Amino acid sequence: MRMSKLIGRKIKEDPKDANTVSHKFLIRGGYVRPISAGIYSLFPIGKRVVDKIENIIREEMNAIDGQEVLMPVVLPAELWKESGRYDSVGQELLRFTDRNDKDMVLAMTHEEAVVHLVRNDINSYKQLPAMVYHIQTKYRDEARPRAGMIRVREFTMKDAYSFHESTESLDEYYERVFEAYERIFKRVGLNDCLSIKADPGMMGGNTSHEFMAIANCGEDMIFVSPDGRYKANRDVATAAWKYEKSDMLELEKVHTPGKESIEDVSEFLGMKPENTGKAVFFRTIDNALVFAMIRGDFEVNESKLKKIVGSSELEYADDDMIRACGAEPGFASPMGLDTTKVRIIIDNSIANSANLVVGANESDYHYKNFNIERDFEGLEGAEIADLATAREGDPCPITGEPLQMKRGIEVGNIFKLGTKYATAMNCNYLDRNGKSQAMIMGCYGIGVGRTMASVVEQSHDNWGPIWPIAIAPYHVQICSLNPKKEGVKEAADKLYDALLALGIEVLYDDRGEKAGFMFKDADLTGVPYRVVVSPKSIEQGKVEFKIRGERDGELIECNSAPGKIAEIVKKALFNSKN
RNA sequence: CGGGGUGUAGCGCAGCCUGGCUAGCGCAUCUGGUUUGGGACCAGAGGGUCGCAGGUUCGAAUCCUGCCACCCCGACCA
Repeated sequence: MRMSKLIGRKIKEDPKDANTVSHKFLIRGGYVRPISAGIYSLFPIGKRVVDKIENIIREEMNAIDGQEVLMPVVLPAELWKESGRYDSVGQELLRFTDRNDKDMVLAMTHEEAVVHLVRNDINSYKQLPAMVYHIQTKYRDEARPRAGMIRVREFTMKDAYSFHESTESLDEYYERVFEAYERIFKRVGLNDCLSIKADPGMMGGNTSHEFMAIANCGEDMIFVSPDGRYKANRDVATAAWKYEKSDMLELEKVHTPGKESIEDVSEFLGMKPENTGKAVFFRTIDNALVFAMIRGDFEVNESKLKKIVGSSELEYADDDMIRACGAEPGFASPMGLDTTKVRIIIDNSIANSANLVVGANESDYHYKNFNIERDFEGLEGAEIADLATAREGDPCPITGEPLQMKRGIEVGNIFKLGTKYATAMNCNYLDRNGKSQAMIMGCYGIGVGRTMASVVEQSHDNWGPIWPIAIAPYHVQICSLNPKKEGVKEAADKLYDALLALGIEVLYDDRGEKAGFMFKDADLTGVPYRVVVSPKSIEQGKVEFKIRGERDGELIECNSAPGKIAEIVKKALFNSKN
């Protein structure tokens, strides 16, 4: 490609609203162009990067017996009503009507569509297991798109769906996908990518893993043990917290006027927050009241609690609701509550601690020396669970070493769905005994644009992206300095043609700009190898070869340059696959 | 959805407080010339519903009201 004709202008200044490296470089380098909040067009070099990522994904999906299909973006609402998600999913699902007033949706994911595709096509156990995938646009009406290509409304996603007779078959296949994902992210050049246990959330199912590209701009928080043996999303992360039981002291009511918060109470009584019990009241989606009790120094992990109470949403309960069960806001404890009006869930930290300060369910009073097994009569009816949010430095559940917190961009996730969709949507097959059975499903996604942005986050310098060869928009960039001087243009043209003939992808800067100008643009384009053709080197019958990100280049004879460079490129490409 | 901020040429911004003639600057673009190893220089040119609508006024980019869009923090995020 001749740069004089390339569409996608480079911009010298950072866009004012870009805060992340990938956002700045992808816009400045002429890879993408925003068209509305969270909606982007791709310029030619951005499109080339995306195509390469997609092709790597294709190769790896095909290698685990995936069959590529293509499902539509616009779907009839009736399909989503069948699965129940038309009503259960919030405003991220863009709903609209067509000219006949028929309800439609823009697909934000394709479980419904794939079930529709498969349920009439697979009807025998002989056809299982099977996996189909596609690479398609998704639309999610995000409340707040941000960070350039990291959180957008419209995006390209590879999603794959597998169908099985048995959970064993799903487990086995899930493992293969897991390994394929590790290969994909390695091949695209994400060198710091963690696969971690995650919360399946509203997707349903019981097992899921996320693939996290580690980057400071990531939205997810991940806890990792120093040796890497434990890694988990904050939503599910736990720790080997140690608690101490000591001799029970006598329960004592104390006057604590106006001391409602843990800080106030512990300071007022000269205690540490870990010697207190915190009461947090939530309202579920069904308007039920939940009382979570946890030690004062912990925070309730709402993801964990949601799972326990089976509610997709939790809100803080209002004071009237809290009082209705007999508790006093700011001074609450589980003692004496009306358990028909509130579901009580006790964190391990409370169950295993002694002599805590808790509320007295009476304004301006607390109890000292609360011991749950002695002082809470409803203990048998209550649930004890892990509700705590992990914190940096907490002991790793495997090794006991302090956990580290990292930020990650979720570039992929995989779920064991089970029969949630198959049952709801009659996706059945006949087993060996001629009996109809619901198919067991897995689903597996990768965000393509996010992957591109994540690579930039992990591989760049001050001047632009440093693309791994596997997804670089071009393999080689030729900069022709002073093309009007004798022999320069001719040599550059010749090199360009020769490299193309050898199957190398070449971006040829034939604009005749000043050297610095072209070098800056080349850095922004991030092509891994650069060849400078200039009067200086041509005099000696040589060109200069340089690796992006390295300081010095080497001089190569003009005649041998195409062959030598092609060899280097092909070797690098080969290595990137293995 | 709550809080904050910003909308002026393709990009980045000034002007607004204290209303006034033809709305400026840098980059980018076009023409001509001189340049050419890390974002050159000279001369000239084109490019604007000042986010939208209404209001106040002799007169509005500027003041007032409403709306919209975008960005940031939070909530949410299959």
